Amino acid sequence: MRNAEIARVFSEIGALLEIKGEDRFKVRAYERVAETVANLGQDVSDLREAGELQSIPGVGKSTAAKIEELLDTGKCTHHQELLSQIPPTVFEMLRVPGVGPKTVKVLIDREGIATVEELESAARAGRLRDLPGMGEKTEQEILRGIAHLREYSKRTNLGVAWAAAEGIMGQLRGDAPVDQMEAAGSLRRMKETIGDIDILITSEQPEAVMDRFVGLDLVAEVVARGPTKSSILTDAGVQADLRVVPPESFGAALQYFTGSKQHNVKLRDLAVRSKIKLNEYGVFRVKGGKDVRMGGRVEEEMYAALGLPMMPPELREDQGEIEVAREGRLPDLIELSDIRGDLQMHSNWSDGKDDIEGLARAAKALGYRYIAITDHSPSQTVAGGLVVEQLHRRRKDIAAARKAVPGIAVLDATEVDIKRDGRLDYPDEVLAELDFVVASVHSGWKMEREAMTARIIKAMENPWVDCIGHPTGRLIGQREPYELDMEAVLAAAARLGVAMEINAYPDRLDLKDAHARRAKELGVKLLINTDAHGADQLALMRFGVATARRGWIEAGEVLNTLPLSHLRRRLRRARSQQRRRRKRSTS
DNA sequence: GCCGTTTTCGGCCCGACTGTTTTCAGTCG
Repeated sequence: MRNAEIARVFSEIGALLEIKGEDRFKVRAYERVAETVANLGQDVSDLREAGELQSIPGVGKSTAAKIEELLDTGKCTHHQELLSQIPPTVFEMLRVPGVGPKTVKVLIDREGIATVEELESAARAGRLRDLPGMGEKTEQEILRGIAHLREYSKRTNLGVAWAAAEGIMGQLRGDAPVDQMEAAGSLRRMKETIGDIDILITSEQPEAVMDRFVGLDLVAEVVARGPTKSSILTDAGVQADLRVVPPESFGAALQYFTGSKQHNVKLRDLAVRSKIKLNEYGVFRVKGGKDVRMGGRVEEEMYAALGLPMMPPELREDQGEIEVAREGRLPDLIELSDIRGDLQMHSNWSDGKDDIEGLARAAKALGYRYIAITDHSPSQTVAGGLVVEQLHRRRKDIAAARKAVPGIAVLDATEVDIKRDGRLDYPDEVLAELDFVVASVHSGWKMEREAMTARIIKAMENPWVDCIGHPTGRLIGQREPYELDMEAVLAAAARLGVAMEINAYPDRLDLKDAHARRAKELGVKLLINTDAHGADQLALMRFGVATARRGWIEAGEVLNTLPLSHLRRRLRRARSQQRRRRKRSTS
């Protein structure tokens, strides 16, 4: 059983206990396990075999036993028992805005309502208004909630939300009287999907800013319009909230609204122990029943009051960052400006839209010192994969680009397909001629986990392979990753000196944050590449860097932060080590 | 149910909003 399924069971136990009215701290304990397991970079089953289940934060004796039961039998007795009392269809009801566990309990007990459909017809028939704690307004609220759930329940991919936020903030900055402005929430933490966009501002004329906000071109619908908070729906289908806060509270509000919720809970818990109070207005020392303000104008003050350094937003997930910060051991995260080159992009020789010279010019404008042109290999017929003869002919374009755009190295490279049996789509002697080789899976997604793992490791054992591209093949919100023993793949990468890619394309972000962090722990070197299919997509690098930051990655762990000469040396060394290894094993 | 620079037992984050209520419970972020 995989982490995601285990996490789902725990999250369901939490919800079921909450509906039953169990102790809320017990509920939180289950929710915490669900959250932690879902964001783990390792398979829970591996940890279990090592006897280390209880080393997972929040996992104790009882939850460890339940995890073992799930791994052994695929089921958890406690979970099953709860489900026999409360039907699983209620999880859908809990997603209706305004409907929580207490309401669900009343609905089941008094009216036998257990599905969203039953809830809707009961609300329409006016059967809810006489239930305790409910009235006509609640009925209307529930109907609105159901409509909203059906229309906008999906989270938005980071790239789409980012573009929408840039659009909004760019226009407001241009022609509205805003002083400070910052996007908060999961967008600031650069999570791979975003619920809604949260923008905070300070302004002397909040009314004028609100007017401008709800009147923006990209507004599809005004959801709410108030003096300090307004909400809109953009034409991209993302909800955006704008809040005005007083300048003395801007840092506090930014900290508060950036989250994550779990990070903030842990932080306030820490504060309470030092007789300090944190909220969205500031940080206060509690003295004789009175709150004495310690700060809140800038975010740093919020952390400083607890003796902590400023925390990069990407780390604020309660994944150990607070503990590490207290010991003064926060990682020095990689930054976009550390990146010196981009080692995966496609030219119009295969499925890219720009020519090699155009890509080189655009990359040089970004300040890069090198790029790799990684057009597809022959199996990718739909993507215009190059047969060997085309690959050779491409060299004259590469040579021309090198001449036309001095100051940037253009590497003759490929994104070669990994075939089903783990062999590559070009013969070794062709790969050996190239400056850089990234190998990727583009077909046969549905393989068994063991076969897929063996397939990728076999490709890594080829001495000419420098990097594995988008290692899990996922497309966020569209396609699940293929089955893969990531731990085994990362161990092989460390052993063989093959880099793993963090593909920066916002629909991929692959490796994902948790896997990047695990790669770091195993000593695997990373590359952050855009996989651009046009010069304009080279700017997607920021999403890859953000994902690396969420994986606690420092510049030294990413090969494309190296100067070209060092990068070349590293690639050469890894290749020759591999060839020696191969010789030894065949002789 | 978990956990420990006050604790192996007794704690476990904070405030706003809403609607149904005569003082508060439920939900949300």
